[in-house]
Formats: sequence, C-alpha cells, structure tokens
Amino acid sequence: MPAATFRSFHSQSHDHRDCVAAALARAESLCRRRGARLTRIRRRVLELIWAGHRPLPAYELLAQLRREKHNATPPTIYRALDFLLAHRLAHKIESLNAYIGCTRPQHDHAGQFLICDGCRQVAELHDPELQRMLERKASRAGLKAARQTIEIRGRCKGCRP
Amino acid sequence: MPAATFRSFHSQSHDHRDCVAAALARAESLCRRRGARLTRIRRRVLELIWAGHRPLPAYELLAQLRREKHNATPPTIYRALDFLLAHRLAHKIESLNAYIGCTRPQHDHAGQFLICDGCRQVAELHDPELQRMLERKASRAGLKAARQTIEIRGRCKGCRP
DNA sequence: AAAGTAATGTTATAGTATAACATTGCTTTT
DNA sequence: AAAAGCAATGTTATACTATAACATTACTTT
Repeated sequence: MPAATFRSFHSQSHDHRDCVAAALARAESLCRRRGARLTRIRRRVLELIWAGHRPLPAYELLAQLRREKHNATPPTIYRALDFLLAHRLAHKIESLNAYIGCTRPQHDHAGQFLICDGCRQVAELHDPELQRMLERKASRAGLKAARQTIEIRGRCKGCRP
Repeated sequence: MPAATFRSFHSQSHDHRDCVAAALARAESLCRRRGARLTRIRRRVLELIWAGHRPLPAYELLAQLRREKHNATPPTIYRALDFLLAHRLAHKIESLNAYIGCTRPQHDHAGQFLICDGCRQVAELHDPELQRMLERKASRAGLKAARQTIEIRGRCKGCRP
C-alpha cells in the first residue's frame, strides 16, 4: 500500500510570497516543456490564484485583474482559467465555484480536496490509493472513470470549538 | 469489511412510473415519520426530479413546473430543492449543477455518484467503507469531515466505442 | 377567534459562465 | 520580408444559476 501524500493546512506564518513564486516557477517550467504558452494574462491569473491562497471565485479574480487591466471581461478570466485547468495548474472546487492553485501540476491526478468551512483554507490530497479505489468501484459498476471530484468539507483544528 | 452497495446503471427497459411512484411513497412515509411537510409543490418537484431520471438543472425543473403552475419563479424551485436536500430526498450533483433523486433517503450517507458523460445517467453508490476511509484521511490531515462530495465522471458500458 | 409560525408569492438582483464575431499578434512558410 | 495560418485576446451580448427582501397566505396551536 503506497503512502498517501498530502499537504496539511497552512500555518499562519508560512511565507506566501515564496509559495507563490515557487508555484509560478513550476508553471513556467512545465509550460516550457509542454510547449504551452503561459502568456502574461494566464500567468497573472495564476499568480492571483496563488496569492489568495484560498479558493477564489472567478469574478473575484476578474475584479483583481481589472485593477491593472481595465478592459478585462469575464471571457478574459474564463479563458485563462480554461488554460490553467487544462494544464492542471489550477483546479476548480465544484462545491464552492472557486479556483485554487494545484500543488503538484506535474503529476496526473484527480483533485482531492479537504476544505475548512471556517477559515476557507484548502488542503489538496494526492492519494493514488484513493484514486485507484474509486476507479475500481466505478469499474465494477460498469463505468470507466475519466474524472473524479472529491471534496471533503468540514472544520480544521483551528476552527473547532 | 462491509459490502459496498450500489445500484447499477438503469436498463433501458425498467419501468419509470413504478420507480417514481416508489420514490414518492418512500418520501411520504419518511416525511410523515419526521413531521416534515411534503407540500404539493415539494412533492411535485420531487416527482419531476424522479421522472427525469437523470440529473436535472433547477431551471429545467422550473420550466416543467411552470407548465402547470404559471406563477412559479426561481425561489419556488429553490425552496423546494432546499427542503428536498435537507431531508436527503434529493442530491445536488455539484459538477453538473443539477439535481437527482436519492435512492436511499432513509439512510444518513454522503452522496457518491457515478456519472456517465454519454447518456447522462447516474448511479448512486452507498459505500460506507469509502465514506469512512475519506473521513479517516481527512481526520489525519486535521479536518473533521461534515460533508463529502464524491462524483466520478466517465462512460458507462453502453456509451463506450 | 387570535396569535404565531411555516410556506408561498413577488420583485429585484447577485453571481457564474459561455456564444459569437472582431481584432491582434505570434510563427511558420514562401 | 511578406503572406498565410493559427492562437490569443478584445468586445458585446446573453444564458444560466441562485439568493435577498418583503408581502401574503395558510396551517397549527392556544
């Protein structure tokens, strides 16, 4: 049985700037290798997503982008998001209609999320065992799985009484 | 290890009317026991959900309801849905923004769905092992799970080449 | 019958996402 | 370097999803 790997909820004190910079560097290198074009807009949207450090709704991203790019419209954001999702640089949290940076874009994996309803922080699991278990269960019922949405909502330690 | 229980994808030939009638009967009895009021509107919306026999968007339910109730508006539907979701008579499929009848409203369970992107049919799993596994994984990461969203998208046998 | 609560009616608006067509800009071919 | 071809962005409009807020109706309890 392979060990599950995950990132815990972030401590208050970790340095967001490093975190964002590292994510952008990963994205740059991944896109270069893939021949994908991480344009100014796409890069900036990814940066905004990471800087928020919590799931951000599309229109919040739009509002932020507009502060520096006055002609940005919904398609501007949704196209950038389409690109980022396609390259797994970001994920959509379906139960929140919000977007978050992927911590491991180089791995092909289903997004598995732990979401605190108190502080709105999100931890992303990368648990191949869980992914395979679900594929197996689906397969038994006759479904060839192509995509998984796994979102656990609850309260993290800091947000419990 | 408890056996996983699930309903497979429906055969073309099963009798929808029986299926809908049975679901409504379950709902009636469950509401009676709980002292919950399954009003005309709520009952009718549940019936429409079941009759569709696939996840239905709220506005499609509204359009159908309007055919017989001309003053129905979005709140009419969303209130009915709130009730049905609260009593677990229906589930929301987050990745589709659509609603579907619950096959086992009497059990307290997380919704676990297998969704065919070809025919749009949905099978609901009821797998306590899976549910507990996710709770355990969440707990290890410091999250006390309150709600799970599990949606596997793919292609069922009939919809594969 | 009166009071209290739950449900529904009604109008307005917030929030999420895409369609469709025009323009710009990068890249490859000639 | 010019032209062609394609990818990305600009722009306008609109579709789809959901809730707020307040008025009215109807059921239940006293």
